[in-house]
Parts: sequence; structure tokens; C-alpha cells
Amino acid sequence: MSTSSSTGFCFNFNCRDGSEKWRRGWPRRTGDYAHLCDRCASAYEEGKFCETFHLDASGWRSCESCGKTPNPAWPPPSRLLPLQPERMKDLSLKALNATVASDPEPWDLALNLFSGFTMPSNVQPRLPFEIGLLGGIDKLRICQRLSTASREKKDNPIEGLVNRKPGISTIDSSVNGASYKEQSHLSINDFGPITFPKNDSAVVGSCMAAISSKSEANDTRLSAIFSQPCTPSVQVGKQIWNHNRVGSSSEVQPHDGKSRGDDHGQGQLLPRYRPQITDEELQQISTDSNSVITPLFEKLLTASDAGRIGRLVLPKKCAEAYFPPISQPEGLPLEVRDVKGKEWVFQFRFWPNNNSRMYVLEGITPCLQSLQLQAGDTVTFSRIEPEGKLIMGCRKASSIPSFDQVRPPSPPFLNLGDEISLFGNNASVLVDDSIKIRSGEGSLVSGNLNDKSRQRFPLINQDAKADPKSAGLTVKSTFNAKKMLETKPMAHNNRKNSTSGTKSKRLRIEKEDIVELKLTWEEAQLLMRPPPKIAPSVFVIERFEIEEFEEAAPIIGRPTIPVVDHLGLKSQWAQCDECFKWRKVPEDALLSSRWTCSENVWDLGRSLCSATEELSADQLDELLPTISKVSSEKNKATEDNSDLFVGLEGLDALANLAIQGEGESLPHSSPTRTKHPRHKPGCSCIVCIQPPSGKGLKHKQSCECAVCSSLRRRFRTLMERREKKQMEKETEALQHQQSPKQLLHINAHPSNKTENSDVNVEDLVTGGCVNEHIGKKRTVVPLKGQIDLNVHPEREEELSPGSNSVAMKCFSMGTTQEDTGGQHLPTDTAVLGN
DNA sequence: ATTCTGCATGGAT
DNA sequence: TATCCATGCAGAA
Repeated sequence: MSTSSSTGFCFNFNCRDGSEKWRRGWPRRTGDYAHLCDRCASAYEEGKFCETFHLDASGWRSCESCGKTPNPAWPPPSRLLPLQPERMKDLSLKALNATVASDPEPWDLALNLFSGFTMPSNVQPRLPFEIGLLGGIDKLRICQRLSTASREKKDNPIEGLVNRKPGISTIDSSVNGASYKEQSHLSINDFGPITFPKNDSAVVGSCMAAISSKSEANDTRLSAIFSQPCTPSVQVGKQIWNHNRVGSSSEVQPHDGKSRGDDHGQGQLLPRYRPQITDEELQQISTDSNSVITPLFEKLLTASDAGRIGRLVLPKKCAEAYFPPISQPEGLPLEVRDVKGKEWVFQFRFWPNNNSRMYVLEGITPCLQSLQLQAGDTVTFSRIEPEGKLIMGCRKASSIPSFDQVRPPSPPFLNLGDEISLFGNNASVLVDDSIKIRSGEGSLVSGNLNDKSRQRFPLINQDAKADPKSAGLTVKSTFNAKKMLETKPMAHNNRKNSTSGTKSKRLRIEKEDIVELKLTWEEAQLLMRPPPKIAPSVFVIERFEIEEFEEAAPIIGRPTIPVVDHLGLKSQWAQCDECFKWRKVPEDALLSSRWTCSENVWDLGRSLCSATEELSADQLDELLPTISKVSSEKNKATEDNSDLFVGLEGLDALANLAIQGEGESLPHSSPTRTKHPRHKPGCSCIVCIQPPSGKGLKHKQSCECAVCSSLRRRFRTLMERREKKQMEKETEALQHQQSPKQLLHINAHPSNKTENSDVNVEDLVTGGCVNEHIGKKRTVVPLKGQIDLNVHPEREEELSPGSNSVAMKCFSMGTTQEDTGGQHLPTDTAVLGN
């Protein structure tokens, strides 16, 4: 075997050794040869590839350790792959072998050719299809399957291939000590593509595994699951469905008289149920090196699935294909082991539904909670051999491509309902008529021209730095991210994802799996900073000045208070998140959303919280008259809230605070104060995943998830504020004594002429915005335009009217200060020190 | 009042 | 149109 020199990884995906010296493996369709590391090349040459996933052998090879069959799906060692004559005497697949190619790429070809299904390149799917090896009373099914297959072959060339020559195979296998010799028919029920390794010696690649039996009944159902590679990583598993749980042969018969797996001529499982288990997940599932794992199917958890009802709706085809047949609605207990090795017993049952069945797994809540799964996550069902046990794996939503990635490509101009994803920040913007984003040069026109309170705005990662390079928080990069995502074909074509309806939105939101930082459009505006040294062009639409950045998009950073001193020098005041002292920073300083004195690199003398504040009390009062008042009001309310939870501890209290915050985030006077659907069983929002009864999924004290981190931060802020209560009261008293002062209009930047606000800047960024929501219980002016990411899209018009342009302009932010009446107040009025 | 249960409904495909 | 399935919902517990 020759060696070649190139960089990269071993073609054995499960090896992936990096090397510069490669040995030649199997010939590829390109005419080239797969390059293998020494170890794999040796294994290849010796035909030691195995279908068993050996944990201790870094891949699917070294079958010396178990003596099992070569991996049929592995890119075949074309000359050396031994057959398994005992198992596969005749599978009538030679015709197939002549049709499909041998190396990995033809798999892809076959995928596209046969099913039109393209796997994402970033996953290593195990796409099983089922070959039923039927005997006994299943002969009836044979006819049905063949019939079905015949109907389908015109649509599925590969099945046509199979059925063109319906093989009857004699299978001699030994499973769990039982030996069976069966005649078998091949029938592909699911996952149409089927290819088999070509053998240069014109021998069919060993392909079949998975012999199952049903010992009590005459029904012997043999099936093989083949994992289908789309990359050089190819793995195969076998399904041995042991029907021992099936109590009687009466249950063998499907309810509708059709064969199991017969789906009325629509023989394939939907792509969204195809398992896309990664090697890592397989490793997680696998308990020992000799275990054989067959991914069966997976399901994205819906709100209903993950809710407290504890019912997981199973895809009908999957349930009928991979779970034991049931004839009574009561179903059967089903033993399942989760990836942690914990054993569970679910009730596998069905409900009659529209002359059909709806299969569910009942009692999954404890398991889901144990795995910390929620809506948007994915559960996978696999079978592990030789135990034949069902294994339930999981994939957190954060580890799979975002829903956003499955959105179909859209033209450069975003349309209503389009969503922008802030790359890497779990942030999203629902684009509606309140925001138009121009593509192309990445320019942004921000403005709310005729809003109907449909604003939604990014969930800002509080830890995101203002630096656009690190945070990717500019709208420009956002859009680029979207475009990037659009270019990625996504195979996980969940039906919900392709819709823009209520459910899909809700699900998408739930999947976001992040703390719900509600931001109004105004708040978001405050967080936006013009790019340094870029002057926007300003135009006026309906009296509103709109800034447009042709060259660069604004970035998002910490709001500050711009000031101009008596010398005309501009600077900003920024408040430390830790000590709440105000520090002066340069005019063009861009601060992270969370900023502390330690980051005050411009004034090292005040780079510690212990350093005294530059401003005297009077100066501070002058700087922050309105803020103090607002703050005190908030604190007053916050204090009330905190008292409510004084008896609670830790995250329970935090969760309750969050619940309070959510509940109070919208005008409580309005019957539609929350746009969240009723918190009912099935709801998996942050509120509902904290069961009121105290049971269920809880975040541990040590939990560092985004939710908990944010809640802790909020709680800390809350407590700190409480300690400052006395000081705030004094300030408030002072405020009352003072005649109304000129409002201090805060803007994110002196040049930002879009809007002003008398909001407490700190609240916006330090998590105080949530405190503010808590405090809203006591405030008068509703947070018009408040963005509730749980908002019901179709009820958005129910939000209080007038939250559009006026809210956009006024930034009342829950204050009771005088309304600007929609009049534009130039930022330039926010001058301090003059 | 809450949870459980079984089925119905309706949107999506 | 038929089917699937996510979720609603009413009655029971």
C-alpha cells in the first residue's frame, strides 16, 4: 500500500488521526484513494472493520475484539471485506451493489438520489432503514410490504431496486443464544436510501445484521437497521427488536389491519425523525466496547412533550416501527434506559384518534427532568445490543443547529415576520413593520414608523462585550449571521420550523433556552451605539428623525450619560455595576454591557470600586435627578417584592422573582398584560419548568446556566439596592422638594439623535431591567412596547395601542415623568455641566 | 383548586 | 383529501 503525503485526518472518521503520512485505503469515486493512518490502513488491509462501535478502538473497526461482522456501511475494504455467509447467504442485493458505489461519497449521492434528503455535514447521522425479515405469520405482511413497496418503488428508486428482485434470504443467525433460520424478504419501510458496500470482487458487502426474534409467538420479525453515512464516518448498527414484551399474538396485528410499518404507501419516516446521533452521543450511550447501538429515531420535544403532563407524543411510524406492537390503548410498559444509565419504565400506549392512533409515552417527566430536557431539546431512541434495550438519548437544543437555521432563504430584504439572529448571542429580532433592515452594505435604518407594538428585540447577552468583534452584536453582523445561516442547508426540517405560525414561534422561543430579558425597543435603542467616528445621515419620517448608518451599523454597548463640560469637552458618565459609582470615561469609550470600575482604564485612580466617586453628592444629584427618582420608585417596588420572598431561599426565590418579573412586565391593568399563553401543563417556559409544587426540574444552587446566572445577578442587584434604600429615600425626598428640573435626557451617545430617555441607565444593562419589571408592579405607566418573547404572535395587536411611534420616541420607560408627547428632544439637550 | 385522563380539534403537511 | 400530531379541553379523581 502506498503512502501519500498530505495533511488532514484519517479517512476513518472515528479515528481522525492527524498525520502527514497516509496509506492508501479504498478507492474513491473521485479516482483518488481514501487516505488512512497506519493503524486504520492496517485494519483496512486486514479486513478488520467491524460494525460494532468499539469505544476502546476509536471507531468502528478492530472487530478482532468481538468477532462480529464487518461494518457494512463502512467504506468497504473493497478487496478484503469478508462476507458473513452464515448470516447473509443471499440478500439479493447484488443488483444493488452494482448500482451503488462503495465509498462514502456515493452514499451522499444515494441520499440525494433516492430520497432527496441531504444530511447536514456537521452531523454524523445514523440513518437506519429497516429490512424486515419476515417469517411465520408475518407472511401476510410480506405480501403487504411487497405490495407497499411495489407501490412505492416508482417513487423510490432504491426500493424499486430492491423490489425488482425481491429477495428471499435464508438467514441463519444467533441472537442471545437463540438461533434462527429464516426466510426473509427485504422490505424497506423507512429511510429509503439503501446502499451496500461494493466489493471489488463482486461480492456484496456484508450488510445485514440485526436479527430479532419473538420467541413466544410465532411471529418472528427480523429487522436490520442500517446506519447510513454521509461522510466517511460510517457506522452501522443492528436492530434486534425483541418482542418478548408482546404478550400475545393478538397484539401483533396492527390496529388497522395494515402491517406495522405500512404507512399507507408513504413508506418513509419524515426527516425530522431520522436519528442524527453524533459519535459523541453514541459514546455517551454506549456502555461497553461491545455494545452495538442502533439509532432508531429522534424527536424534538414540544412544549406538550416536555410539559408536566409527562406525555411524549411519538411519531406514529416510529412507534409502530420500533416499539412493540400494541393493540389495546392501555399499551405496555416499556423499559428504557437513559444515557445516564438510569432505568425507566414508561407506558407505551395510544389513543384512538381520527380512525388512527396517536402513540404516546407516558410518565416521561421524571426522565426528562433527570436529563434536564425541555421543549426544544431532542430525545433520541436507540437500541443497544446485545441487551436489546431501548436507550433514550438526548440532545440539548443548544447543541443542535438553531431553528433559525432551517428557515428558508429569504431575499436580502427582510420581511415581516423574519427573524434575525444575533450570532452567538441567542438573540433574535422579529422583524416587523417597526424595523426595517437594509441589507447589502449592512446599513441599518432604525426607526419605528408605524409600529403596532409588535416589537421584539434582542435578548442581549449581558456578558456580551460592546466590542462587536467579540460579541457580534451589531445588527450588521446579525444580518450577516442570518445570511450565513441561510446558506446552510438544514436537514432537520421540522415541520414547525417551516411555519411562521403561533406554535412555531412559541417553540422557537422556548428553544431559545435563555433568560428572558425583556427589552423594549427603546431599551434596545439605548443599547445601540453609533459606530465610532461614523456620522449617520439623518432623515425625518413623520416627524421622527431616523439615523441611518450607511457605512457601518451601530453596535450595542452600555448606555452612558454624555456630558459636555464647561470647556466644551465631551465625555460620558458610566456607572459601575458593582459599586454603582459613576465614573467619567472618554466620549468615544465603548463600554461593555456590564461594566465595573476595574474596566476604567481611562482613570486608573478610579479603577477600583473603593476609589471615591468623582462627583460630589450635589453633582450627582444634578446629574441624576430623574434617575434617582425613578430608581427610588423602582426600589420601593422592588423592596415590596423582595419582602414577598424574604422567606424564600436561593433559586426558589430567584425563580419567583423571575416569575414576578414576567408577570409584571406588561401593564397589569390590562387583561392582556402577559402575552404568554396560559401557564398550563405543557408549557415549558421558565416559569413552568419550576413547578409550583416544588417538585420537578429545579436548577441547583450551583447551576451556572444563563437563567440562574442572570437571576443571581438580579437578586444581587436587588439586595444591594435594598441596602441603599435609606439613601434612595433621602434622594427621593430631595427630589420632591426640588422644583421640576430639566429632564436629564440620557442617550447612548451624544450623536445619537434618535431618542432620549430619562431611564435609569443602569437598569437597562445590569439586569436592572428585570428588576424594573419587578418593580413595575408599582409603576403607573405601562411599559408600552415591552417585548415579551413569549408573546402570542397572533395576539400582538392586543398590546396596548400607542406603543408604537410614541413609545419609540418617548422612552417613558415606566416613569411618571412628563411625557414628551412624541416631540423629539434632541440629545444635545442632555448636557451636563453647563 | 389541582392534577390526571382520554379524547377532540385543527393546523400543517 | 387524508393523515399526522401538537395542543386544547372537559370530566374525573
